Amino acid sequence: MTDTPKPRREQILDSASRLFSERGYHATSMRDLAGELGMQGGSLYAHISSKEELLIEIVNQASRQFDEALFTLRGDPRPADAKLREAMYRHIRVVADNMDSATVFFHEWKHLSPEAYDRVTGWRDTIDAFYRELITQGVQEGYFRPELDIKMTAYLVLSAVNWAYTWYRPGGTLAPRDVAEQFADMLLLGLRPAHAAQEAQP
Amino acid sequence: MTDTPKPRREQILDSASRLFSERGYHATSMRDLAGELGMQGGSLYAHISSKEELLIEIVNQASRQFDEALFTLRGDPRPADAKLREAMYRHIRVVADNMDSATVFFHEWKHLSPEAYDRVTGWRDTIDAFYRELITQGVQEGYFRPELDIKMTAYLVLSAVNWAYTWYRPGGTLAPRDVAEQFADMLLLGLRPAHAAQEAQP
DNA sequence: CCTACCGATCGGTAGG
DNA sequence: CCTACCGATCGGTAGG
Repeated sequence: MTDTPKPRREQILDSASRLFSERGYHATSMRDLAGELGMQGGSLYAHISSKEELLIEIVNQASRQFDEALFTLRGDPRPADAKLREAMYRHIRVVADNMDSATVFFHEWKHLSPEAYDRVTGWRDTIDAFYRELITQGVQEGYFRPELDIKMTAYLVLSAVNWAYTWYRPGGTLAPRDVAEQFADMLLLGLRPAHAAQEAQP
Repeated sequence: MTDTPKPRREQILDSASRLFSERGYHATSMRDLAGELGMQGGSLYAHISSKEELLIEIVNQASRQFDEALFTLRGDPRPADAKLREAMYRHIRVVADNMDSATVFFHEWKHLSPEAYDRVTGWRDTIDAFYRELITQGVQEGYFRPELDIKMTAYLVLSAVNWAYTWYRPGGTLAPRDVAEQFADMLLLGLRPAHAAQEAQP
């Protein structure tokens, strides 16, 4: 009695995520996608309405995951350094658990139609704002150095957690937690030994 | 007497860099590209032999710029922390001065044919190796903390300098030097104030 | 550098 | 979910 073949639609989205991430959105044809699922190109349209619908849904799915991971941290009472550590862990975990859709998210959002494009842009601003607020709070409370430029600090943190989509391999020895702990340690403590001499000049 | 219309070819490459970076390689048609230069689609083939040739040349150009910027630093006698600072500056400057081709380089190299694809992969490994050696040297000489994981540290540095292609705006107030100095300060010294208490537990 | 064109392939639809 | 097909557009070429 269920008219909507929901699992099939999810299979399509999974395959689309993989193909879009490997070959790119425009280089993936609907016939390629159908072939992966053992069907003919036209048959896809019994389950979806357009190619772009797939891209929109993949990108939205990824956005939602980041949202859920980070925004539940907003009211967290921990001190800012512990909170930053936790945020980085959650952020990297979303990337690691969704390598395909995360890759599509970072690479193919430019190909969205204007409305969806604007939504993604707005969402990015929200993530930026989250990290900037966290860092601002940390500076105010003395957990971070007062000389820090908030925007640049947020960019540095975002670089670390986002760029993971290019090198992280889910099957490997490093769990998302390991990556986050190491990155957080390096960012919080710095690469230089404690009490090291001033940087020598050339 | 010059049979090779060199300037025109460079115009084509510049336009291709811009269009490929904005729309992606596959979403840019040769007619789009020709239109930007006030010519007809077929006329492009008087100057180039294929669309992929354009992509290969753009990616190679970017690779060469990174190469030249970094590998002249190999024998530099400065201590590792100063060297890392200089490498980050040069790396970011290449990104900042070539936003279009850098974007194409990071996004579209997957669409290269196997030989060119392998060349880019090999080149990436070389850049990785450069940073790993620099960090290894720095640890050995005591400029960096001995607990550091070399690979992870290199990933963190590469994240910072590479991710700049997503947010840096060449016309703005931040010069590549400013970005590099700030990132290097944060990475070397850490976000936490000197002599700060241990991180509070949740 | 243009006109005119090639075969191939694209996203999507009709009708079953 | 398939067969058969639509108009549009693709990269590239011939001939000038």
